[in-house]
Amino acid sequence: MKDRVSRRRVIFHIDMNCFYASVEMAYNPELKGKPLAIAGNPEERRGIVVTSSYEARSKGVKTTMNLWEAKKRCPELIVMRPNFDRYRAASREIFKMLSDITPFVQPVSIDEGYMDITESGGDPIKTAVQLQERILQELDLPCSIGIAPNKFLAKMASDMKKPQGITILRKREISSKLWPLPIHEMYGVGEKTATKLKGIDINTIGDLARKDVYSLKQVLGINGERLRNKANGIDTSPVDPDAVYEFKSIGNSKTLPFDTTDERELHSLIQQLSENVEKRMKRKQAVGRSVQLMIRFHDRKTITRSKKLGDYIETKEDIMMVAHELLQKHWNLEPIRLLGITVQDVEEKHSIIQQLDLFTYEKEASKEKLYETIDELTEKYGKNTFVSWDSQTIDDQKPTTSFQKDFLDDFRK
DNA sequence: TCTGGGGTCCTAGGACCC
DNA sequence: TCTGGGGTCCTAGGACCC
Repeated sequence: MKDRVSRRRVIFHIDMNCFYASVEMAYNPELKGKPLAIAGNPEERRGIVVTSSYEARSKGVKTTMNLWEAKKRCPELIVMRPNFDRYRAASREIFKMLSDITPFVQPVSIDEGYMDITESGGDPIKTAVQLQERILQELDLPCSIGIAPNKFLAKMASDMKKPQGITILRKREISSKLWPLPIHEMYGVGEKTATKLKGIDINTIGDLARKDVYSLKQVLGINGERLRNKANGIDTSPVDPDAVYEFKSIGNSKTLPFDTTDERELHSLIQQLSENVEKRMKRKQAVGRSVQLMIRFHDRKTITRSKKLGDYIETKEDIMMVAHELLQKHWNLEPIRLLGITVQDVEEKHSIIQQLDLFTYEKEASKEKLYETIDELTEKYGKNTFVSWDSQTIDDQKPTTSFQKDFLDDFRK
């Protein structure tokens, strides 16, 4: 088992085809064969296409395309709002099927995941065919599977044949199957990187694979070397089944129907966002210790401002308080297009219970001293607990988190 | 009438400490 | 008088992906 990484591995990458659209078609077969788009807020002027069926794509409909543009290209387009509950349910069923084959399954998104079947025995191709058929038979959903010795190659392979494709990418096939592809099709190369690479005459993945490391580092930094390794088929990252539980942030953002400078509107949006974040944190049994506010202005210029707290928070009141503070401090009064609130440094509750217990204990113990200065408290509880407070006695402090509020209430009793 | 919303990872600079 | 270098934490922003 320890040798899973060092030994030659067999990795699958499963990629559901047009996932949201396919789920809708499975629910309502009358939609099959028709141009279908799933779009956020079809009623609002800022709705965009999230996913579309192949019929829609053939008419020029693309993901992230404006809804009005999509309809212009494909007037008979059927537009639906996303039904995330359906997609989550389908996703659960799919990953159950993957887990029937091996425990080494790493979900990367709702419709995509890796499997390490090195230890599973049997013929990988047969396994893939059976899995693909099972997903189609039982859920009426098409998928593509890439089979390769590592995650990167498996990912690239699953992209090569859609829908319902199975593609094997062996090490010795890299030069013939991978290298001819244009550089922007490489996983990990986006628009910016592609432009930079084209600037040094790299147009295919093969060009990247053969380029000297020195000039790549000059253009892309350390990432240049990493991408070059991948282009050469080198990727030792393991399939990590636990990665999905190690979430680090939970956020919610919303583009307003119209740009605004109305403070009341912004405040009610902050309230709504905080409620959503609280709800999702509760569902995940999570607490977090920093809050980030994202502001997108009328001209799409976007800033993020964050604040690290001294202790973990979980309620919408706490989230709102910090978000308001950040807005007040950093908004230049220009019209705002979008606000986003993200709680970061997230931990599962049970993982910090011990820390909290210790904390409560110290809090109790310190009640005896009623008139400590903030400096002394800071020393005891850590620098950030009272970070926004001035170095005075605690009598005239205003709390910004519920912890600070409790703390002050205790002290003032 | 352009361009949503959910994330992750990485980098770089400043503060602060030793 | 003028000044190194390492390490960590915090903040902001960029790039990428689905």
